[in-house]
Amino acid sequence: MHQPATIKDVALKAGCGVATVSRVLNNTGSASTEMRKRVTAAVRELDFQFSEVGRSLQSSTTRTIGFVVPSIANPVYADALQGAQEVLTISGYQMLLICTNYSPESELSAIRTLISKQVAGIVLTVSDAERSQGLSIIKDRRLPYCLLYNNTSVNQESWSVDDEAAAKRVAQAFSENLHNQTGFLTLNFNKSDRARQRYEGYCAGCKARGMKKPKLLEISEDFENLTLQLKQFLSENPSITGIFASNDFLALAIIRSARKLALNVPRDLSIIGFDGIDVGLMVEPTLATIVTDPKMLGAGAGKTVL
Amino acid sequence: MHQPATIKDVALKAGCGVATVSRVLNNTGSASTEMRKRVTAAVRELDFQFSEVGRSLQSSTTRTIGFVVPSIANPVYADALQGAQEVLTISGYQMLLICTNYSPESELSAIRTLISKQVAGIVLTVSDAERSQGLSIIKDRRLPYCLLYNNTSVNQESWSVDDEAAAKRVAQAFSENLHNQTGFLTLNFNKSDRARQRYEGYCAGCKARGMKKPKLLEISEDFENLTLQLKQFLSENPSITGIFASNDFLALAIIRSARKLALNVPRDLSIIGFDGIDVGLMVEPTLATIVTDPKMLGAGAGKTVL
DNA sequence: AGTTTAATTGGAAACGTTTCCAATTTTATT
DNA sequence: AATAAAATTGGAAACGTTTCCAATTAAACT
Repeated sequence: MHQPATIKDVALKAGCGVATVSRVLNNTGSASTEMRKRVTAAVRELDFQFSEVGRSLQSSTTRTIGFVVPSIANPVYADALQGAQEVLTISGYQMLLICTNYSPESELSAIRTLISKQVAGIVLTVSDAERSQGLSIIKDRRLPYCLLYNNTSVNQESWSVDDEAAAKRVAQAFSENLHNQTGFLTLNFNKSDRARQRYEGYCAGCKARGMKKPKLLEISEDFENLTLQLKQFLSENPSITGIFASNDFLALAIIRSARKLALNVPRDLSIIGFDGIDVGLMVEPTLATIVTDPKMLGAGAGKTVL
Repeated sequence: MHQPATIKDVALKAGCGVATVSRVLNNTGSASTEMRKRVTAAVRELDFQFSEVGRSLQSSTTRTIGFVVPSIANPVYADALQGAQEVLTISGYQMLLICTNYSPESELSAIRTLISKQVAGIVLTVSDAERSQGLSIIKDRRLPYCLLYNNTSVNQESWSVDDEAAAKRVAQAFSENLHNQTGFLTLNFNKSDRARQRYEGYCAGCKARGMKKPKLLEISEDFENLTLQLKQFLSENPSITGIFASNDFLALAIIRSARKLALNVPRDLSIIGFDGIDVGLMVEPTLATIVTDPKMLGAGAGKTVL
């Protein structure tokens, strides 16, 4: 049982041609009961399983969907993947997962890789849906795809959230609680169209409500000196009473930093996040956020591609 | 550019045989500068890329590593995958991910699927490493593999934590803080050897410290009525002053439920978790836990398989 | 029984690669 | 200039499938 058996081995053992084995096992075309018996016996005996590689070459398709996401550690994407996984499994598909770490360059190579592996479709979150080079390759190849968490003006499949509208609601919430000067916390601002759209919507919302233009706090990948950065940010902008974090992961981190600075959240500083990840519900008090149900979005994207 | 170009198209355009194209592109065997030029020109012109399917059939190997985990939504596994992803990417491998949702049956079929897709190796977390049927298939096929978060008595590759020893430390911590009667919270107790090992180590630790045997609180998949279950559990066992949750995800959930019951954590009820996930650091007060660095474990497992 | 029709079967080509091998061309050696 | 050696090249087989097609066998009709 060392070397996996091939269809030829089965044919040999069953005393028939490979075509017959293929037909029996796939239930395509006819076969006598006698033949069926012999084939299934041989299969059992050899513990035979089709090689998907051989099949794919022949059918020029795979039962694999490619996924390209910026990060798996961020629960938004983890949850979305979980949702997608479940619908894929039901349909007998597998997930080929590539993580770009928010790097636009690896996006392109990820997509190339997926295409060379002949995935049947791609679900992806790109840095900038409007001008993604990878995305145009996908369209060129007429490959089924679906964007996730990217919303674009042009008409294309996407499961996401209306970032601008949601951000306006954040402004509204702050306004109703009598905040005037707030901040916008983001990571990889130039590498995420989501962050930018949320920022723009938020600015517009603030303006409409007569609030001051939010101050931008952009931080680096590692959260290490986040507390220090927050301290400096607040001392430079002492009138700030609330911060809108462009995602829940950041929101939780900044809450932690605020507390290190002996600030009471939300009394001294209000924080609103974005995403609605599960763990946000586990902290105390529960994180204020825009709820997006990542699992559902992932599942939706999965279904769309299938 | 609709239909992807094959090596034959390149050969045709470059006016040479397919063998030459293969040799030039793979830098194997010799080729004149003239020929190289023509081939690379043709490649550029056709935007040619090798089909990994064709290659795999020929070489009977893929640049893909299979991963089998119980859940992606649980940050332990998400973080581990993130760590693994990074080392895979560096080596030019991709991740084929299957999620079992803690179901031992899907474990086996997941492994079969991965094998039929000819993965070059498998990283997996199984329900029970000692008697996993899937695992023996892998060994049978002499496929490179590495366990993740499973620790076994028999000598096999695994990146994990000494669950029993760690659980004993939890008992020690409770003991030092003068707890006597505690509880052990778990999910899928019969489907996770980790949970069982932690429970056993914990019981042993409690015994050694002269504490009472911990009461077992096993909950169902959905956390919905967790608060109710906790309430009942505590009323049945009023002497309980601390709970050891078999993972951080559960710990956070139970903290939330405790607070809903107007219990102060940790004053009225102490909670200790297991895993050391990032978000555990983001709650207030920081979750007491056993730190395991999931990213590092994932990365280690990835390296081992490669 | 003889003929038509339907069911069953296997050979062979095709999918896109790599690699062996022999044939050709170039370069080095005497 | 003639030969030996080295470099370059392409044809063809192989990897594991599916599927077309022709051939054989069985069943159904007069």
